Amino acid sequence: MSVTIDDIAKEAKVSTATVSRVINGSKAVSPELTRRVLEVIERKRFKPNSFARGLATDKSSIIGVIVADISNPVISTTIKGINHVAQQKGYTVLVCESDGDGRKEQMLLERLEEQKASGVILAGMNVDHSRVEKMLDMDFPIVMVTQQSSDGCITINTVIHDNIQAIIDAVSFLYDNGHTRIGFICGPENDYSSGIRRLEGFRMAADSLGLDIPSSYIVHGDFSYESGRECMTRIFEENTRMPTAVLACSDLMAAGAVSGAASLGLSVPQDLSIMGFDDTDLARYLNPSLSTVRIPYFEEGSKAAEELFALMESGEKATGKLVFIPHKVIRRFSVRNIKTHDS
Amino acid sequence: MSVTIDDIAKEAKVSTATVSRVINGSKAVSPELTRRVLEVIERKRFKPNSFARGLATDKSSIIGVIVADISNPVISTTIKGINHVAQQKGYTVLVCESDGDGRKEQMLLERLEEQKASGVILAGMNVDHSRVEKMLDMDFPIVMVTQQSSDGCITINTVIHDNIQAIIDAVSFLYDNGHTRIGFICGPENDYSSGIRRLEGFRMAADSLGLDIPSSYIVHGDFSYESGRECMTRIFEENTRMPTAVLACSDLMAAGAVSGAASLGLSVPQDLSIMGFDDTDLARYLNPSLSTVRIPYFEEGSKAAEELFALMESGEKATGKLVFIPHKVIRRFSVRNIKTHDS
DNA sequence: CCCCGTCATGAAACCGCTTACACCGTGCTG
DNA sequence: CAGCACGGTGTAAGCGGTTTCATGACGGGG
Repeated sequence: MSVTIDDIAKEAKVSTATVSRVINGSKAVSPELTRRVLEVIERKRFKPNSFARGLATDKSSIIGVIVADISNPVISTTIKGINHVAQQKGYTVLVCESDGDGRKEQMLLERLEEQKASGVILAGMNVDHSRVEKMLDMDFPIVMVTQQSSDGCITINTVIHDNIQAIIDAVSFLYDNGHTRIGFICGPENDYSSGIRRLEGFRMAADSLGLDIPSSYIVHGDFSYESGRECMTRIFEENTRMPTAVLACSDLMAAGAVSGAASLGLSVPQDLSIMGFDDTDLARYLNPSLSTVRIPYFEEGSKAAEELFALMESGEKATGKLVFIPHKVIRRFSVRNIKTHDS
Repeated sequence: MSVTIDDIAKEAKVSTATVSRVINGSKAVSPELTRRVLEVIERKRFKPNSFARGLATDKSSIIGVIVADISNPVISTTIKGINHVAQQKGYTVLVCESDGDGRKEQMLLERLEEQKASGVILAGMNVDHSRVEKMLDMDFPIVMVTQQSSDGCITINTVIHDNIQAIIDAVSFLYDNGHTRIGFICGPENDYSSGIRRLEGFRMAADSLGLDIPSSYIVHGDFSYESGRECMTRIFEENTRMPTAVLACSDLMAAGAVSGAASLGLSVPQDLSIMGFDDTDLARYLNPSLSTVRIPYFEEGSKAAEELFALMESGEKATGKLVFIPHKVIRRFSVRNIKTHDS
């Protein structure tokens, strides 16, 4: 069918071993032969058969990425980051969607094992401890990104932003703009990973700034636009004294909150300030544009890939390393300064 | 290392050929042996090595998808559709990003050839005729989705929506709502595929409805939010008599147009109606929510995958088949009916 | 009763590449 | 000058499946 290493060897009058060595640079070959072989390879457009190579080396140039939902902008940005460095290294990225289904996720891991993936990145996946244990049995190193294992005990290498500090910074930003009554729309209650940390950050910030936050100011959404709307309504209904600002745990929920506020007759930011999280494109598209916390997901993705390659090279499955990517508060128009201005 | 077909054969006291036959159901095996083999496979958790299999059959269970930008919601939705049917068929999807760079795209195609992909889908890629020719030389069948080859002459199988009719329907919708002065924000001038068709649809609709559209009503954007804003400004500056409605070729540009209109002191839909295209989530998130044309990208993706599998099974590289997926006009709040209402 | 076709099975070749090992020539050391 | 280390090269043995082909058992028709 297509041109093989034997064809090249014959044409260049050398052995297949030499051709292989030239391709992989695995051992010294004389300049003369190298030149001859390369010339023939070029001329015949030889591409080594990746199956044969994989069979012989038991390694592929594939790294797998498992995500819950590929059309989530946070995730797709992360994937772009991963892709970026993988492509540079000559690796191909296999993106698999689990739809958040644990069984499917297990299936995908097994399939990646069959494909002899050289490494796997779990992007934005909620994974608990018992799962982590099993994963370390896989043939490849794994790193998590954008979400960390739910229990504190770190075994899998992880690249993530500092959820606690990010929320503290967001609350401080609101506080600096004169807000002391601050509502919080967090993630689902069963999100034991980033959700619990962000809530912790919120509590810490409230404490250290001396804010008095009634429990009815804190509500749980599920990261969707619709839940953002609902949460806004709930805050409105359950409080006679409304917060002056609401911090949501994602831009999408913040968008829902803005819309919910509008339905309640509140306009943003005149009557209510709203702040998002992530700094997805949506934050810029909305009117008013969202103040938010920028999480550099592209960088998280590329850093995760780099960590994975480091593991692959060292041959270790996991070192427990934890890398934080710095975030940044972004000021836009959904938050009003109520300290200096007139009401 | 891991358990091989030989282990199974030995344990079940049969030959490797028999095990292989059981796995693939390629030839009759007695019930007795089948049972024994399956039992051992199950017990030892045997997974055939995909390299060895690929090497022997010269086929992989991978299909490739090449896209320009994975975080474009239109594209990621299409990918989800592809994934859906591929997963059912036991295939894995390799998503590759070309960043719209033709050279990179060529590289990716070659890499997919190396990986012996069984088929490839080009999602939303702008491809001209000379490229198409070369692609048909590849080892695998190719289908295009969401975008068709730029010249009329169809060779590659394609799954797409009817761009001409979709725009005609959108214009008709605006017309039915009393609009006769309609602006059009189209794609880049060098988009010879969907762009040219949409413009054609716009002209056809204008003609058949007897609308008088000055050329300054038609401007070219690049599908970005920012270009939507600019286009809006341009329409405003170049016309003393403004259109009453503007149709944009993507929700994103429509969002930019809304924002641009706001900057010009025009509020939507009171002073100006704006209509989008695609029906991405963004259309619902905006305020006012966008009237738009829903293109079922998930369905396009899954249909494209089905077409690809059909080609793979028939063994043909291309049949020139063209499949249209029906669209639908969605009414929301960015378009006002100026026929029945007061001014 | 014999011949032949059919079916189930196993032995072994093969897919294309990597790599352990053998081999050879060269230059250096003792 | 013998012996040895070493760099460059080729031979061939895998890697783990699939598949061709040979073999043997069995059943039915003449």
